[in-house]
Amino acid sequence: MTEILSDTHESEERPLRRPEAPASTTLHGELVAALRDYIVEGSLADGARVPERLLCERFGISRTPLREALKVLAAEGLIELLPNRGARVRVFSAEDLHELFDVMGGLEALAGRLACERIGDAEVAEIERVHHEMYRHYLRRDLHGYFQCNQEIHGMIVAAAGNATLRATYDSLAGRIRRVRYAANLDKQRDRWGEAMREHEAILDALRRRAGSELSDVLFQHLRNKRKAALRQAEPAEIPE
Amino acid sequence: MTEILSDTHESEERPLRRPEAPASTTLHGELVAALRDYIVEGSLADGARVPERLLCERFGISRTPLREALKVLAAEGLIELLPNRGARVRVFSAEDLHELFDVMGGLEALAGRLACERIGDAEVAEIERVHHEMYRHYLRRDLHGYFQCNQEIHGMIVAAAGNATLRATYDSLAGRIRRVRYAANLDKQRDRWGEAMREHEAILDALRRRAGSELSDVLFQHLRNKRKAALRQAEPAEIPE
DNA sequence: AAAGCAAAAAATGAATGCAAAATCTCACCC
DNA sequence: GGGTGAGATTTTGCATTCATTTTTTGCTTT
Repeated sequence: MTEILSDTHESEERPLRRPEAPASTTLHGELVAALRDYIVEGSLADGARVPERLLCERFGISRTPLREALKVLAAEGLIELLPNRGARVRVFSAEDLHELFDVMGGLEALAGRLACERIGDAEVAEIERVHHEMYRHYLRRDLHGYFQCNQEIHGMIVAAAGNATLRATYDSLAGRIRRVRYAANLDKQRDRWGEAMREHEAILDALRRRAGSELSDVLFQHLRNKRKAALRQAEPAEIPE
Repeated sequence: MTEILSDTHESEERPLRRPEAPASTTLHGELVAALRDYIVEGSLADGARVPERLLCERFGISRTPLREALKVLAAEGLIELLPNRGARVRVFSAEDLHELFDVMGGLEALAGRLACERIGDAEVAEIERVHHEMYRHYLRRDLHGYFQCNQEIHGMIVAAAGNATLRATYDSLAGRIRRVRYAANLDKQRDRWGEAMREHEAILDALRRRAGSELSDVLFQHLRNKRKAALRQAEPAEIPE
């Protein structure tokens, strides 16, 4: 075994212990989060083997907690576990992404419906504020800023639904496409930009009127169009690093 | 260990590349399924500790794969993992169930919408068949038969959506309420029965017309009413075994 | 006698060890 | 020269072991 640089000189040091957050002090839990980020952010190639030993050294832990984390990530759908053949970064086919976008659309449609039932004027105003900020980015052709506001608005709608189960489900699925989203959305979508902006107007309009069912429809269609734009060019292209 | 026949001197057996069959070699995977059933079917009380050692003996395995399975089940939301305090069967509060029903409603709404896009007449006819069977159960006041048909119809709609990601998400969440559903739905819901039957008529009607958006609304409302009926009496009652 | 504290016992979390399977290497045979 | 197969190496899956942490139990003190 190669020597690992382990600075365990001061044996009485608190190991990652935070007096503020005793619930999240699960080494395993943090490991899952760390690994998830590691994979989502593309540190491993599509379909690549997940090297247990390497990651053990990378994170300074033994195989047991790592394998537990891999099981969880497999349950989340980020990796695949092949019997006796190790873990691989899951490759999302065009069909997978197709499905994923639809489910995200369904969840956002639900979020919009629920949000209309309980959202207050202040929250609507807050979303409007971000919407207008997004519009300014649109006018300036600042795609990055636009996209960030866009994400924020959708996140705010999900948050306004006030449903933690929905939030968790949404986040879990969002994690799967984040890998793709990095590369997919920032280039060729300029022609759809105006259309998306109009759709966002409709979203806000339905939200203002608390028209839940209508907002549900608009959001689902919005995601559909987003999917069309995203998958049109995600298919042939490879993810650049 | 047991003796293995390793006399491959002359019999040139093909190494059986990938006959597509032996995917069940995952002891761990089967363990997850077994444990999930074990918990879902109520073999452990609400909020009870999940006794590691006992289950190890129960399934004849060591703690390592069991703990991996527990991590997965925790990710699925069936149990809770408290740091240094073991696993507990997750207790679903009224609020949790409230949320869960809404998300299920959103997913069914999505399923209905997608189903309308791709379902064929034959499949609609098949759903109609089960619907009429359900109606016969309704006329006979056969609550059990009715409920089974009911479940089947909802399952068929999800299947007709043709979206594996949706199916997996739906099943995962359904697993959480199955524990509750066992006890919650079979008794006091008789007063809602007629209403539910009418809603199912509307569901089928919208499906026949392939009115996706409308079916989406009807399904969500249907789940909402189901929730109201289920939670009205699930709150005070305890789960009988 | 009840409350509090300390030590034992049990359980949890992680590391290591070990057998089986898969992968790789390379000499061998056609 | 190319395919083949036996052995070596790596990797995977699970069991066992070890160090903490929690919980229980019994004893002491007021």
